[in-house]
Formats: sequence, structure tokens, C-alpha cells
Amino acid sequence: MNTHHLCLGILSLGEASGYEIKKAFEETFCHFQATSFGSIYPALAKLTEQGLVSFREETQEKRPTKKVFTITPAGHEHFYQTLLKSEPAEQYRSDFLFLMMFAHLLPQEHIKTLLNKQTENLEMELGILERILTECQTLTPGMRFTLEYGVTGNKALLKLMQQRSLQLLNEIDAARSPQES
Amino acid sequence: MNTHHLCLGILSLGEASGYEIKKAFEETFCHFQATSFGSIYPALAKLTEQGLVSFREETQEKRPTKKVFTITPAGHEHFYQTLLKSEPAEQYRSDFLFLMMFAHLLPQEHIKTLLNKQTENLEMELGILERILTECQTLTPGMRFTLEYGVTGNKALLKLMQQRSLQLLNEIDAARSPQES
DNA sequence: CCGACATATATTGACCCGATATACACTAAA
DNA sequence: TTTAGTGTATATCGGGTCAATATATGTCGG
Repeated sequence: MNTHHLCLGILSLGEASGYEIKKAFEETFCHFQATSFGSIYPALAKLTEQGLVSFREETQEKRPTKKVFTITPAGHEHFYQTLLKSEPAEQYRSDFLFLMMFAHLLPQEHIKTLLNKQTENLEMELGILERILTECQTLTPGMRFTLEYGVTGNKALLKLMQQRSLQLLNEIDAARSPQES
Repeated sequence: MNTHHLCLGILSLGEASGYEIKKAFEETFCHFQATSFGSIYPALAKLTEQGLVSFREETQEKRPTKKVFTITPAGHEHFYQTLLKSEPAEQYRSDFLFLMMFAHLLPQEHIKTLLNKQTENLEMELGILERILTECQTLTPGMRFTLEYGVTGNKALLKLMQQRSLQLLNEIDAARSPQES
């Protein structure tokens, strides 16, 4: 599942420019997919070449000219085949957990700051997801599910952060003091 | 936080070859960090060049010759400075949620298969994490925390999958039938 | 009037990852 | 017995990704 497929997916929901595809990722998909202009524009060029999308140039007043992309029937079919053969994979990368792995090397105060920042990050993302869930009434069942999935994960992790943070600090302190005394 | 820093991190726990660094990621770090030979070997070469690690060649009987890398004092200091200035970030990519976003395009049976596979994946990872937690008695507080973090997230998501899967299938079915009748 | 922000397309360079190549040893099935 | 598979070990390649940057224009607030 790469940027080509992600673009086809967005375009299967309606025509859009490269800029609008990026925005769609930032708004609706950001908690489980991301991409950048450096991937989107080359992908759209190649998809056009392959006949999976087409575009028209839309000259706007007081705005740069837009290339509006539309998915073709061949593109729809190709996207459907991609969906059918894709495995439900997930990947998770956390600099936060990597830092916690080496918490014993860091000053107590710094660990506290990291734990607080992480908690804030989780709270912020939870807030965004919940706002979309309550504000948008026209979500498809699938979209609603992805948001609830994110909410559930974040809520559980937040609870852990609130319950475990102090304990972790104490444990690290306890493991440190024998050497120092 | 890139492969250079990840290698320094592993080496700060003890000397290792490139192959062993990869194994460390697969065994202990896999639920929140991953990397590949294509990143590790160039990283080790550059770290050597910069004087942050050094290596000796270890000829083994009946095994290929090993390059055993050791972190230098400069490497320790560099790693410490990296830890201090790193932000606690996270990123999550899910082909599974992307597929669910377009579940309305897929046959009911296929959605069921995807939901089952995802549940199995979560169960498997949960099993691995819990096994490490119970079997390894010498874990540092930080390591224990990262494992519990993973366990908590996976448990919450598994519960959601068990509670919500059928409901999702019904909702998609309900949204589909008006057009078909 | 100026700086910040938004719209819009596009490229670059550094980096990352999966696949592949090479090479040897061990083991278990055919 | 041989051959396929697995494990140890190093290394590279190509395609893909990402953050930063360039360019151009318009809006809005201070």
C-alpha cells in the first residue's frame, strides 16, 4: 500500500487536486496514514501515464491554476483489485518508547517532561478524533470505525500514562540509588 | 531519531555486530521500532568514520567473520545529547484502517476475513509482549514500561475488535441495501 | 504596509526499506 | 544422499518516502 494506492483511494471518493489530496490526509486520515507532496505529485503523474486517473486544468480567479484529477474506470478497477489483495497490516514507530527504553540515562526532571509531553500529545489527538466523530454526521460506517479505533487506543494509553507515570519515575529512581549510595 | 541513533542506543547496552543489532530490533524493540540491513550497515560505517563507534574483526570457527562494534566515549556523549533533545513523537500507519475506510466497496465475506486477520495480528503481538514481560526477569523499569504500553494498547484494541466487528458488518450492510432494493 | 497564513504545483537531497547477492554450516526430509 | 530449508553474517541496489525549499499569488489582521 503506497502513495499511488492512497491517491486512488481519495480520488475514488471524488475528484481532487494534489493539494486537496494532501489536505484530505491531514484532516481525515492523519491518525493512520500520512504522505507528502514529494510523494503525491510524482504518484499522480505516473497514475495519469498509466491511464488510472485523468485531469483537467481549472483556471481560478485570484488563485493559481489547479489540476483537478479524476479516477477513470480502469483506476476504479485497479483500486478494487488492490483492496482485495491487501493484507491488514499495521506499523507503529515511537520515539517516545525508545526514549523510555533509555530513561535510566536521563535526569529525573527530563523524564517527567517527556511523560507530560507524551500525555499532552495523546490528549490532543484524542480531542481531534472525538471532535470529528461528533461534528461530522455524514460519516460512512467504515470512517466511523477508524475514528473509534483511534479513540479507543488513545484513551487506553492515556489512562496508562496517568496511572503509571509516577510509578515509573520511582522505579527508575530506586534502580539508580544503589549505585549512588 | 534515525538509524544512526538507534544503533548507538543498542550499542550503549553492549557491543554487537550489525546482524545482532538487527536481531535486537526484531526481539526487543519490534513493537515500536524497526530497521533493516540496508540502513544499519551504512549507519555503522558512518558512525565509525565519525569516531562514535569502533570495531574489531572477530574470526569465528565455522561461522563468517564478525565485525563487533563498540560505542566510544564520544558516542556515549553524542547519544546522551540526542536523547536530551529528542521529542516524544509517535507515528502510526495502518493499512487495516485504510481498508476499513473503503469497506463499503468490498464483499461482506472479505470484510469479515480482514477483521479476523486483524484480530489475530493483535492477539499474536499481545502474546509476544506478555511472554517477554513474564519470562524476562532482568528488565529495566524503562523496558518494562514500553512492554506494558504495548500490552495496554493491544488489549484495548482487541476488546474493541471483539465488541464492534459484527456491528460494523451490519452497519455496512444497512448502508448498502437501500441502493440494491 | 508588512508579516503571517493559505492556496497551489513541483523538485531536491537525504534517508529508508525490501529484496537480493554472497558464503558457509547445519539439519531434516525426500 | 542430496537437496531444500534455516541460521549466521556482511553488503548493495532500486524504488519509495519525507522534510525542506522554491515559486507565485491572494487574504487578512495589526
